[in-house]
Amino acid sequence: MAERKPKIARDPEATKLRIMAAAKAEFAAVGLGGARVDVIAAKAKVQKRMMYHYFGNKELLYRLVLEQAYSDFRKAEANLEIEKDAPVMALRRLVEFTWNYYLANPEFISLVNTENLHKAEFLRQVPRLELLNKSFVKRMETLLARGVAEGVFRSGLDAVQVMIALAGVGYHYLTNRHTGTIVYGRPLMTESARKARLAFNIDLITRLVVRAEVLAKLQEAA
Amino acid sequence: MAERKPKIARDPEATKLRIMAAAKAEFAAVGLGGARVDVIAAKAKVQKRMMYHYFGNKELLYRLVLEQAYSDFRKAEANLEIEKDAPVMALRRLVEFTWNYYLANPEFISLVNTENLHKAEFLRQVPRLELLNKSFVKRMETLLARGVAEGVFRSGLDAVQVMIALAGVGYHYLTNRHTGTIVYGRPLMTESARKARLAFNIDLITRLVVRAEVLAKLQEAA
DNA sequence: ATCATAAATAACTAGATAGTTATTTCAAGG
DNA sequence: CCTTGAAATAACTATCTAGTTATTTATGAT
Repeated sequence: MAERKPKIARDPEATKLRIMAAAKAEFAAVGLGGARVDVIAAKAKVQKRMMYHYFGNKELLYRLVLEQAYSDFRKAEANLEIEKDAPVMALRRLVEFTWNYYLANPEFISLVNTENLHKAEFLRQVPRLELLNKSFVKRMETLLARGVAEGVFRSGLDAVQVMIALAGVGYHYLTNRHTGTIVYGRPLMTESARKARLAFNIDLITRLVVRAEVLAKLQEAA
Repeated sequence: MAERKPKIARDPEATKLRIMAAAKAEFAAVGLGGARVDVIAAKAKVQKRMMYHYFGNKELLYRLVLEQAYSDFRKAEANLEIEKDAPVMALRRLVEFTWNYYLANPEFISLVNTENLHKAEFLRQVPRLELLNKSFVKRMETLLARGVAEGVFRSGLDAVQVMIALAGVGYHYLTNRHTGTIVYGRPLMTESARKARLAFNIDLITRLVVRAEVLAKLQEAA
């Protein structure tokens, strides 16, 4: 693997990366339908022809950007070692992680929205995706079971429903932040508003999962 | 107001309505950037020129469609008479209403998503919107206060946070139904899946708002 | 009836846009 | 070196698309 640093003239890897980064920004900013190939090329400081050379066409580029975004998210999530935490703390950290990831990566949310507008026709073409995600359902199942065994979580909860709720309370707030600010007539994205929402979401998910008796004790402690 | 039924040749009101309906469908299906004026005209069975005649341009038409969608939603919500219900039941009916409305009006969700992609620049131009929405915050505040007074809701809850959570748990599930089906590897939109999710969401919001002690009694009763 | 006005039709245009063709430049292996 | 294949550039095109111009047709008030 050629490992020389001072490459400037020709650098296919760097070119591909620049195109991917520009495309991610553009697709996230204006959607697949709104994205312009010329704008992507200009942002990437690359001849438009190179996009076609490396990626084929606009839709294939989009698909790759989407795939990358999902993979990045799951990779980051995998780094969270919640197995050592007490169940309540593990749950809390999952809510925090999800919230912070969305906050730090608004393009991810936007790409997911775009993909749903297109009825997931591109994500459907991505191979090996289910496998990647199945393990996260398993992880939540394990966490829930652990909490039940320790007597802190209620039993009978559906891991997928909990995961969707956990993601949803953050996702919805952030994806609709612009209309939300207008509709509710107050700022939703100031630091204090964000802090308040994260605390609210942690409370919400905790109440969903933790047994009522344990909840009372948690409140005393806090 | 000319009130004759057998109008066929010229009917400006009907023409406008057809254009609005077609535009709503098109904007919801492919977003503002993806929508084509020619497609809207064809769907509405109207000369494209009429769209410009009645609405000015594509963006003004979009703005009107968006405004209409919000107004329809709030009108439907206003018809819900929750004031007579016991607080827990009122809350439950709000969750059910929101869920059912989103389910029956997927275009509404899609339009809200589109609008957020555009950072709410069009909704911001809609006059009288805040007023319309402020009353719903008030309504939730009243409900929460009533629940607290009756000893069933916990105190100190922020009405806006509760409203956003209530909307969010339904919204996120439905707007991401296509990617969700793939990511979680199971159908999310079958009748049984929808029923299960609604029940889950009712439970979630109830647990958020109702006092732990009261919760235990509710479960005994059920 | 008829006339002013609004509704509707048809054909057009300027600019944008995804994708192509044709050509040049570089870098590395023999 | 020099040849070969990939990287990069430049210019082009067919098609699409929002918005227009020009014209005809129906309607309702006088």
